[in-house]
Amino acid sequence: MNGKILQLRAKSETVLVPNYAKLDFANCPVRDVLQQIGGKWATLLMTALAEKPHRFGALRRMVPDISQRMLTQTLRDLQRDGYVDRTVFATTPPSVEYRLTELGRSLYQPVALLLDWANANHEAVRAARSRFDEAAL
Amino acid sequence: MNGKILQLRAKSETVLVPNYAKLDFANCPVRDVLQQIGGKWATLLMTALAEKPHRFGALRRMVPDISQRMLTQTLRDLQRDGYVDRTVFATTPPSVEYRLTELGRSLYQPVALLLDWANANHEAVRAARSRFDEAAL
DNA sequence: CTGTATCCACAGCGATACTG
DNA sequence: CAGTATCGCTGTGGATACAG
Repeated sequence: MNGKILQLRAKSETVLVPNYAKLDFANCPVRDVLQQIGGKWATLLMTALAEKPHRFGALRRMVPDISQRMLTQTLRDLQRDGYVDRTVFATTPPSVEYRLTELGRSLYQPVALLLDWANANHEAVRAARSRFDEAAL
Repeated sequence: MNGKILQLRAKSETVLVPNYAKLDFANCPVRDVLQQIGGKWATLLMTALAEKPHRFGALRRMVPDISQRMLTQTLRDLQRDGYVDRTVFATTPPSVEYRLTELGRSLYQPVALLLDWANANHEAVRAARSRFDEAAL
């Protein structure tokens, strides 16, 4: 149990060093994953791709409120981490298909559970917030 | 399947409105949860508290590289969302105990699965990144 | 159709100092 | 011991314009 904590937090040695934040991030692989999940679009795109592969434009239509910039960037990040495969078809006009890799599909399993939890319990969270904010008066 | 997507993304009506970002966040409960997970300290503190309740100072020692400010703030956020209970003991000096609520414990289940995944697969992610960055030359 | 490049606003987080 | 207040940096994400 303690081991899990140690893996999540920064290395203890670096605590002695001033301005250690940048160094630590490189040493915490768990954050690499959580960072994506916490990002605004990553889980959403993974959900879309979990259904079936999609093209750039299709994803754009499925998530109409994402900017082109963030769609490209998020897909790049997912590809970089090995969650998504990008295939270019040299047609005219060119088309690009994105699909979940094996790694991506395996990551999506626990992620989906989390999404289910969020959907099931957001009412409770809302209520807790209201109570807290009420009491803070 | 489509329903899940719709719940995750912002409401479609607001797409028509300029500068709709702020409005949407209030309408997307799933993000409320993911936001915390993606935060730098929330999952770490939940992991610590999943073991057993702890006092402020104990948490500070368990996570030596967290600032006082972020420890307080993260605990407040967790408390606000109903994941954590805060109990003040009117001793001298005063002590405060934090413990996971039922809701917090239920959230921690899927979160723990995600952490396990991250621990198990961060090597693969690292490798994928290296390959990607290599190819980008 | 599928991107890149640039600029900018805001929120998250850290450092530091102060308080009941 | 357990916070609060203030400041400043940095990273994330949005708007817009341009390109192969």
